[in-house]
Amino acid sequence: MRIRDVAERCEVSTATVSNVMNNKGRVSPETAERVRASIKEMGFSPSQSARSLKTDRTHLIAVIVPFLEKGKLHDNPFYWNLVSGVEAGARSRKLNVLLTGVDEETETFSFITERQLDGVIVVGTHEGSRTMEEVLARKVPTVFMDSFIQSAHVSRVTIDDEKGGWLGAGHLLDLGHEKVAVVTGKLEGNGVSRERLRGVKRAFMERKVPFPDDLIIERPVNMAHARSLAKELKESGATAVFSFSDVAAMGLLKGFAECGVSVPGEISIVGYDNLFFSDYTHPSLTTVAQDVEEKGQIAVDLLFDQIEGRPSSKTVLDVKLIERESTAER
Amino acid sequence: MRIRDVAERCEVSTATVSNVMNNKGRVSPETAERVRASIKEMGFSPSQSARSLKTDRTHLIAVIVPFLEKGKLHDNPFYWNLVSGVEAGARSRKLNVLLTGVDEETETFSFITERQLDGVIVVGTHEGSRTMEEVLARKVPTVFMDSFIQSAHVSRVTIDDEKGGWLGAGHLLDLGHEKVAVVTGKLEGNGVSRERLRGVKRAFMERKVPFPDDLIIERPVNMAHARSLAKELKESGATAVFSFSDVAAMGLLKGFAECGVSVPGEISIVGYDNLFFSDYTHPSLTTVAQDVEEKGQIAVDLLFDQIEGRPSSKTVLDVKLIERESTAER
DNA sequence: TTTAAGTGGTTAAACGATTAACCGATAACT
DNA sequence: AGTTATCGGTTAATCGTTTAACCACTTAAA
Repeated sequence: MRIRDVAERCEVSTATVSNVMNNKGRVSPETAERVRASIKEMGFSPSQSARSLKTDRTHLIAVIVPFLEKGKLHDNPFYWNLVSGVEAGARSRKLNVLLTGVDEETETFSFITERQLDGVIVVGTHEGSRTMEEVLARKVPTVFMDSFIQSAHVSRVTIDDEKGGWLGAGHLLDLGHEKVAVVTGKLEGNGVSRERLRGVKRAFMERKVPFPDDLIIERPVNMAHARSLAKELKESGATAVFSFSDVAAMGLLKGFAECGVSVPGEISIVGYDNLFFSDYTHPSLTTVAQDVEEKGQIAVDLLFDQIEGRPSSKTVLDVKLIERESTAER
Repeated sequence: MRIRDVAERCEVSTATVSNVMNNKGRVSPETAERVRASIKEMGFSPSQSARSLKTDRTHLIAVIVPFLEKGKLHDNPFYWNLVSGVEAGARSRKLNVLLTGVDEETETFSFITERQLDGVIVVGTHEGSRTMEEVLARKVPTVFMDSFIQSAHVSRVTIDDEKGGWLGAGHLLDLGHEKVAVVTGKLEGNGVSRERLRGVKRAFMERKVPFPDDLIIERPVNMAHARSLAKELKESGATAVFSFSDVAAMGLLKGFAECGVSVPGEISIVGYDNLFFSDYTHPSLTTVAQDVEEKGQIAVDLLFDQIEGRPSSKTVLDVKLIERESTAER
């Protein structure tokens, strides 16, 4: 069914029907009503393809999520929340969301230009990555989330990671822990972790406690890695662990339980993200919390500003510490 | 940049360029090569809008996920895995995925026709829901996942839920538990749970153990609900719980820990889904496992069959029981 | 020698919207 | 009376592809 069918039925021109649908041009209230009625009765809905072809707007944005392993979307629940927030933000702006996983190394990004996306939101990448270069090369409005970017002209939304690191470490220090192991994940190219670590060091500095550099665990850690890492940490002399993700923290919890280390009795743990399960682990996780859904919303706001040609600003969201059961005095 | 620009540069017609891109029609190897080279050099990529307009194919499918609460995608990690599987399947079929959350009651489904989607995958709904009616009314290829549908002509992919129920209950019965509470979630309209329950009852029947009807917990349960439910169950006389979702099971674990009930010492728990955290809870969860990602893949396969006009069949995937620490002999 | 088939293209008409430019009829000002 | 706005539309070009129909030329078959 085409706009012409509606036009014929109402005995007006297609232009008028178009004007009614878009509240543009001049059309008398009566005609408008007649047209609207017909549209409803006929169940007509205009072709977005034809529309986009003419207007150069698709009302389509993509959220690009890196793969964890071959062909599989990053299964950290953290990402799901992020995406959920983006979806909600997009919905309120009448945008649709294309969900695309990419393999950072091999993927093709042609869909951006082919689909003439109004914009893209990239999560979890970093300066110099192929993903970032390919996306920016397409010169389409872009917002980066949870990515480490230095370049000033790139728009992004981040949380105050330095503060997060400072809060977590400060909490442990205040409890009397000085030998704090920090599970950062891969640091190279990952500025998010780098920022957090900076905050951690500041907390140590402010309290004039020497920072135990040898206790930084820089390897990438998922749940399984963290589980086996626990055995290592047991021997390390650390009395507390600050894990830069709750997922890893949960793995640690399991690992410690398995080798008979009591948390928080012998070792305290602070996590990061406050995921949906963080209050349900045993013991529940003290963690640095961020509002992931809000983050997604804001990303869309920023993207929308760019799409509409408005100047957009970098947005930094606050974090807070949630104290639960996994930390205790030394 | 248009196809015409490429055509002019190569001194051929647009038709030829189009033919080269689609490997159609007759074009000499040399010309084809010349065209391909130009396309690459110029960085040309064809407009999907224009293409769709002419061909009536968008290579776009939607996965429709119900909202958990207002404006927020269902945050069960289960859904994320499902969607991840769909994304992977779509990728291998050169389809893009539109992610859309819907509020079962109020949402508009016009995007299906407006975007002329090639097909949609609906998760987590049931026969008679507004979502199902609205989607089917649009007469677009559709596959339902994790939805309870009786109608024969509707294509869907499910797991063998009856068997899952039978496996879980059988396991508990074999351990000597007879007073088994079953946390089903809302049963009304939810055939998935209904099927599982049927399996549970069969297990009891086969062993000639009377099924304790009064221990069915039919309320909808998320993690928080389950946590408080634990207190209730403590008083119920049940020696085991079969929870139809690992998320709820995790809540129960926390709840039991809080009111001093040892698992599996005093109460055994069997979950369902085998989510990414199920091996990391304390104790780890015995659970009925399904391959959620494979499920997503198969959904796309089924959808693709429909799109291409091939007959498609209902697919039922197998489940298996994974024994971990949360169950023990009575 | 005529006819048929194959080769490597080209031409031009769609697809279904949007929108600038135009148009006739009143109404309102000088 | 003559000019100018305003109102409520219409006409037709356009967006960037695909594709059926056509064409000129060569080769093969009858």
